[in-house]
Amino acid sequence: MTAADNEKMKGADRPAAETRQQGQSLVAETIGRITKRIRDDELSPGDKLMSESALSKELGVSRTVIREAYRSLSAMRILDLSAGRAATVSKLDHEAMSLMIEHGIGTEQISYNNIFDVRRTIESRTVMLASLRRTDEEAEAILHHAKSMRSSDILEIQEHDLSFHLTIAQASRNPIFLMIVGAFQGVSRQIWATGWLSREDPADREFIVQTHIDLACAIRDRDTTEANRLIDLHFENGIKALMASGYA
Amino acid sequence: MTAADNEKMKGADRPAAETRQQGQSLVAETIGRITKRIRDDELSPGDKLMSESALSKELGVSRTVIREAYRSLSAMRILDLSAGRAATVSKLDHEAMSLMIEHGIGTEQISYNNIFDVRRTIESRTVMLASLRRTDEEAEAILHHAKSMRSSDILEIQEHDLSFHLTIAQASRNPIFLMIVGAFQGVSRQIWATGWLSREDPADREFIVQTHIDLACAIRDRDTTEANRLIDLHFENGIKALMASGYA
DNA sequence: AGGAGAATCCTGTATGACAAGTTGTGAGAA
DNA sequence: TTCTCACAACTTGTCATACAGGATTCTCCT
Repeated sequence: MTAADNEKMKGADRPAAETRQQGQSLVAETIGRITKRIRDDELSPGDKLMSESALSKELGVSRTVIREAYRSLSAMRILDLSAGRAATVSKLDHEAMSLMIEHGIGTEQISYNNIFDVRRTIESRTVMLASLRRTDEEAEAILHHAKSMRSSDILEIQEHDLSFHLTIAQASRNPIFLMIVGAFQGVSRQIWATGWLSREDPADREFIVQTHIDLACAIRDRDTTEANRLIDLHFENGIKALMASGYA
Repeated sequence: MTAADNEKMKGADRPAAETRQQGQSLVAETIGRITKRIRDDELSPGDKLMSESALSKELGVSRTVIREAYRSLSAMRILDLSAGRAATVSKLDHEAMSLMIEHGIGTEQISYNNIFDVRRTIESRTVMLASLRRTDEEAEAILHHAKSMRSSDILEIQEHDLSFHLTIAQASRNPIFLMIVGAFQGVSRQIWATGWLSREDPADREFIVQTHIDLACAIRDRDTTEANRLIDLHFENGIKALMASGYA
């Protein structure tokens, strides 16, 4: 028994009872120990962790285990890894959640409708908060993205649309909203064009762009009521497009 | 150069250009290939993947790389790993997001206030959806959890409170809401008692429990208006407790 | 036919090795 | 003295190999 042998030989160096739960693998246990250490040492984003070999000696496990633990934490964007450099504590980021959502879509556990509903719920709140908390720079950026949607390049329209919503989420000053809205961007990119092209009438498209611009102005003017009205309008319109394009 | 050597020797077996991006590590590339395969093969939760050695041969990388890729996907709860058995596609689950949120709290990138606001925003929607979509079993379970909060055991009250909200999220029939609400449970557990104990007057506590029961009944009776009113009441009350206990 | 046990496959962990990237140092140049 | 650059030391990325123990399958005996 490898595990038992190890326990016997290095028991003293390895206070397993601290975090270990029955049936957990060494890697799972090690992940717990590392995150506990990050909390206990009050590390902040950018702070360095021990090298793999040092930690491996200290915890009394092989470098393999440390590596897999580090990799796991890196997958969840809790650590940043890069060749030759020490692992660092990571800034909050939506990449991991993006992958989870995309997996949910790919395996049909999540529908586009689900995402649309979450976006609507959350963005109703972010526009309100953004109206109250936005900086001048953010207000300007939001308006810029809205105006830039008057373009002939579909891809450019799309990216400004996405950035528009993301910047609003950022202006809400709540990193969780930002993370969630960001997590949906990848999936949105996959269907955005379909939605846009389903609006065949140029007037419809113009209406959408104008709604974005008006919303940007409402946020700039700190008019929460108007901002709320407009975001509802925007998503009401979005529902139609979603149905027209067959995703709902 | 290991990578180049490899490219030269096994180039034919390894269509790297397909998913590889400049500067990406082999593991990152492999993760992309695996998720792509899950999508392309339209695998569903529970379906098995190739063994590590088989995949390692097929992709022309070492088992180490495959293992680290599998581990990463397992950390994001995209795969399930367990000793001796093949990796399987995982059901959507909130564990990974839980860890991310806890990390955010631990590194002070997220505040309890942030979580409270997200919960309030989302649960305003879930109670509405739950009123419309709940099954009879769910309505019963929600009411049961609410009633069980009339207990003298604090831990029991807490767990029923958490389950109450989680079951409502489940009844909303939107797995993303369920995931987000679930992700907050771990953090909530860390501060729940403080909030409860800040309500010193027994009448305050009774009020909370009664609100939960009334809400459960509103959901059971499909009374969306009343459900909305009550969840707002609940979170209004929660704000006070959050401030009283010094978390806000 | 059915069940116990063996053979086999697979994962979990350890070890050692080396390439490639990063960082710090110190010698030499300006 | 200070700046620069090359080199040394360290760190991560990947590979190969080994083996213990869990899971599954197959076989053989009853």
